[in-house]
Amino acid sequence: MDFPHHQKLISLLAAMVSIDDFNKDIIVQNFEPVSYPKRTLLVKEHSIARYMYFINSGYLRTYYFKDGLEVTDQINCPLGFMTAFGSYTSGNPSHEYLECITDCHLLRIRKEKLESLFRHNPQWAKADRIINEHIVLYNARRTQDLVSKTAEERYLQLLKCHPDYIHNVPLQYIASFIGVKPESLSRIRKNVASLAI
Amino acid sequence: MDFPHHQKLISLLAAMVSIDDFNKDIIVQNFEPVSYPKRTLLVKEHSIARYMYFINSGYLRTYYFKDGLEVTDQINCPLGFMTAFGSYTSGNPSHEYLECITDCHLLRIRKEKLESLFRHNPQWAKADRIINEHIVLYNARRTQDLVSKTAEERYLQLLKCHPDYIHNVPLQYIASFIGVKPESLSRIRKNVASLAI
DNA sequence: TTGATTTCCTAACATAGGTCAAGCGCACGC
DNA sequence: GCGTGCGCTTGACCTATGTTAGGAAATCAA
Repeated sequence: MDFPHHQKLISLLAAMVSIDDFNKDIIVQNFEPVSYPKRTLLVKEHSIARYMYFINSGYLRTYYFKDGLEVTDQINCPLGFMTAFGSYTSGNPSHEYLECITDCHLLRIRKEKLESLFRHNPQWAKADRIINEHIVLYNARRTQDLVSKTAEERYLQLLKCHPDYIHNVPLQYIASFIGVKPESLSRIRKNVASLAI
Repeated sequence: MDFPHHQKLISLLAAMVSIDDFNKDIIVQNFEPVSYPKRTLLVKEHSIARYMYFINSGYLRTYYFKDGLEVTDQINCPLGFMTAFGSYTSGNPSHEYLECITDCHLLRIRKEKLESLFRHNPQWAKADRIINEHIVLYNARRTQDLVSKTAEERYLQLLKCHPDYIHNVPLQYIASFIGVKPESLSRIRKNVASLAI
């Protein structure tokens, strides 16, 4: 039996915990395939993030405004889970936007449904803890990098982990994500290119 | 009935989920009171963090070495949970040290025990999720601050949230934690003092 | 107390990254 | 097709932070 929209999610979860057919049904029944064009805002400032999204294809980001300027806070790509985490987790109105950078094919599930899965099914509870641990470790590493690496080191590391971002994510978002201005990223890229020759 | 060493932890958890007498016993039976003098290393590089600590009194930090220099990565204070999170979560050898900054009175519990509580008791599972969410939100905020605030803003914010750090945590650790060199923190402090006059 | 060590501050200089202003090139709508 | 705007780059200059060196002040051991 084939579930084209859900296959990637099933494979990902199967790699974390053993997923039997019963649970495949749960995934297909609860995760709704949705598609959005580039630039769509899935969460707006002051609204509440009610869905968790799984990325089948496309690129998403969250951003907020600081002194009238956009700050890109998270960037995510296929096989990742994405939402406006601050609002989703707390249930409070979001101070950031969740936006499709490119056209996106996603699966979405309402927070209450997902939490109910986590609460009532031990396999899902295990997956929840694994996903949360990944998030914690990822954020810890990002913090360490911001504290102790130069902007150039952070750019090169992003390139290494996500070479696809270069062709799919505008440089100004990447600049903001690694914590520098677009002009500085330009200079860094120029410098990196000259070193590579 | 009084459990002097465990009272703070019981109160904290009671604020998250309802704790009945059965669970108080679980806390008393599973969390072991321990005390260490200043400078004690609870986790060393290359060893594995097997315990989660709850801080009854005292200050702890984690640090690692980058280019031969200490980088203070986390600082924590009473009523917080602390460990070398990277190693504890992954089970891999730690790349950082967990150190008592001051004399400390702690409660400790082995990872397997704590996870077993989380797995087998719905109230503990709820507490686990709440604690994890706090960690995620805290780290997200720290990342945002590192990206979009100046060192002075980060220092003032730390002062506001943790005025007690000034008297209990050496400035060099605070400097490292907010991502600047000690000399820069000195300048910032001088500047802040002159503004306050 | 005294000497030794660590912590903190200061100052002069160096550099990464920010700011401002301008220009290029490409995509998109008219 | 042709502006027009947006994304990206560049250059000149500025500022915050790093670096290096040294000295004052606090802390600790004997």
